[in-house]
Amino acid sequence: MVTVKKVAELANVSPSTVSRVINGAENVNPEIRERVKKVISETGYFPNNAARSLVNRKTGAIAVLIRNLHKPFFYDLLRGMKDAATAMHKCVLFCNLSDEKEERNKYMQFLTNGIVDSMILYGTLYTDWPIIENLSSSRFPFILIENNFDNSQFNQILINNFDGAMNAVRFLAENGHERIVLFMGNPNKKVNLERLNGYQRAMTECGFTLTPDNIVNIFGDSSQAFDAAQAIMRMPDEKRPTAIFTTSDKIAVQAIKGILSLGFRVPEDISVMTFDSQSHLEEEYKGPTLTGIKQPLYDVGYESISAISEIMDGKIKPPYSRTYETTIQKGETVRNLNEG
Amino acid sequence: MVTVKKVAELANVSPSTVSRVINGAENVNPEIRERVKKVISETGYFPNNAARSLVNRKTGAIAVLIRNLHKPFFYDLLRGMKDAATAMHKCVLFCNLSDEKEERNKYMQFLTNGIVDSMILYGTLYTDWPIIENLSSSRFPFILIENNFDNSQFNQILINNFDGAMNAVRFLAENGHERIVLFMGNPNKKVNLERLNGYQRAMTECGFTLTPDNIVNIFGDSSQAFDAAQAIMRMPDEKRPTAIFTTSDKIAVQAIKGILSLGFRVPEDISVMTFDSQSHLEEEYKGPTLTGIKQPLYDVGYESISAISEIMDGKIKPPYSRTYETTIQKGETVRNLNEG
DNA sequence: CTGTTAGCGCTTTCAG
DNA sequence: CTGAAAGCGCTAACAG
Repeated sequence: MVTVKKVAELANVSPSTVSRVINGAENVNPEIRERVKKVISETGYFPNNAARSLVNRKTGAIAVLIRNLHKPFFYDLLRGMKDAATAMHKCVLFCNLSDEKEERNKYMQFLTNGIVDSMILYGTLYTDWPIIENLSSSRFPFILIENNFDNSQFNQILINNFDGAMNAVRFLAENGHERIVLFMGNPNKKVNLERLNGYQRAMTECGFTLTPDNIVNIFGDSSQAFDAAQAIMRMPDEKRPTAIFTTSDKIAVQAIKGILSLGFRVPEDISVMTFDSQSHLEEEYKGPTLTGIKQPLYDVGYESISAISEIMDGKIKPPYSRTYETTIQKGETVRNLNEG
Repeated sequence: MVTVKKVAELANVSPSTVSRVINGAENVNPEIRERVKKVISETGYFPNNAARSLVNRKTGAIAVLIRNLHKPFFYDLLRGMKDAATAMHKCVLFCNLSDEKEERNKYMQFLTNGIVDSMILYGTLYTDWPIIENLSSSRFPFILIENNFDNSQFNQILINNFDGAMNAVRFLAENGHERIVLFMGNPNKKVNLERLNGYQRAMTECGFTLTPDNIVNIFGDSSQAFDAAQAIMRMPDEKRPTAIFTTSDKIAVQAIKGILSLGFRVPEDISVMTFDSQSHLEEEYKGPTLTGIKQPLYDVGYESISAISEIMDGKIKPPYSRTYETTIQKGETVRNLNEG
């Protein structure tokens, strides 16, 4: 293995000088600098990060921790992160975590001790609190994206789920819908609660009836949505909701499958509006293109990398917080009741 | 920061003893072991990987390098890798690379110098040769998945593209097809050449006509497939191929869109068979479910992690090579001409 | 079974 | 502008 020492010998200088050349220090005689550079390129020398990390206490690399990294949901997020990594000249290491506590700890301990010096965590759960607290108390820099906590001390990037959900209901209202039911996913995720709140607020604001029946819990398998949608279609016409708003694409897809399975059509017989509106769905789906609230995940991904870089460079001083607004993505699953 | 030294002080032992406890050495007095463990958990001490890596020359982590990691194509591959990582208790770091040489070098140099001690590279191109040679000459352990080289010295996992393509043609032949055209992607990828060869061999074997017209080059944008498919549909019935075999899902999807755009149907008017047959397509597609040759990407992903682990543990001695067979995945895009 | 010592490869004072 | 020396945190001989 080629080391500074060997390069130094070959160039007839001291290791310190080699180090200076590597790190682009000014105070080196140009002639010597060239001599050292020549030896470096001839020997193919490259500095050992472990040794560097040990003395500098930094590596310049960023870790991104995501549960189920492989899901198509992350398509845009990963693209954004990748583009930012290229732009900022950073090494970004993606880790695909499971829910298992032990495994999560393993990665945290590995990464935070000399491998990377900052971290991005997507979609933390309540159970991640010990990890977050640990990072925080050891002053390890990190950014949370869509986290479950409510702590302004953390660097975080959020999505305005509340307004997004409100806009969904308003959009449905504009299209003449009043009987709007919510298919709500896992309440242990803060994002779902926010979407629920937005839904409720907008329903009230629009003066629509809001009873417990308006909210259908899809807390377990998303296939519950299939059954729930069928149940709705079996209701008499005059009582049946005219629109279903779902907290995720997955639930929307299942609901639509349930509706179609009974011979009904979307949006002719009932409208469906989703939250997420991702370009890449996890399940096979050939129904009408979803209308829904779209999150700017490419931007969020890009911003997360560039923000953490700037925090590390001292250009941003923490706590950093930014909230992204959603947009309405028009597809084919919402019918305008005002027409015809 | 808590170090071995501090733990040693607090436990009234030497750093060596602490090190022994951490690394689970046998020769430590049980009483002292407990005392040290207690201090470790009280102080929240965790060993610094940079320092460890420096001494041990290994970290136990594995890097996975993939171009366009975000593509849904990698869904099953990543799942397999993740499951294997959990099973083998390894940290796996995924890197999303671009084609830019400089960026690729940056990652290589970062990773190979004290961060990970083995590597998996998916789908290397000819231009990656310097990188591979470098890894090889520095004796850095790595496995290639579907590489572009032909070197039995490398550890590698391959897919039997040749037989896969042959099986596709045979399957079409069994279904009564004789005029089968190939839509072939980028010839700079070895996998495509192998699929081409398999196609040619099987066509010859079946005694079917094989002229240059049988092979349509889709070397640029896959949208060329759209036009090419339209051109085929405009041919007179008696000359028109009865089936198109494509070297990728992307090409198949475009071809089918081209066919449908002219008002023709798949498979009634023409059959389409693909290679890849992934569960997750990158583009929106609502046509009939693809019939095609499926690669066992989950298994490949799982095996890559477990094989490199076993190589590192000395349980497998390199060069390691394994070829996976493909299967036929039946969808809706191939019509049986023997019926009716 | 335990402690002392040296050194992994690098950077960074501090002298010169 | 350059070199010598010390040390980052850890482990692996080697004594004891």
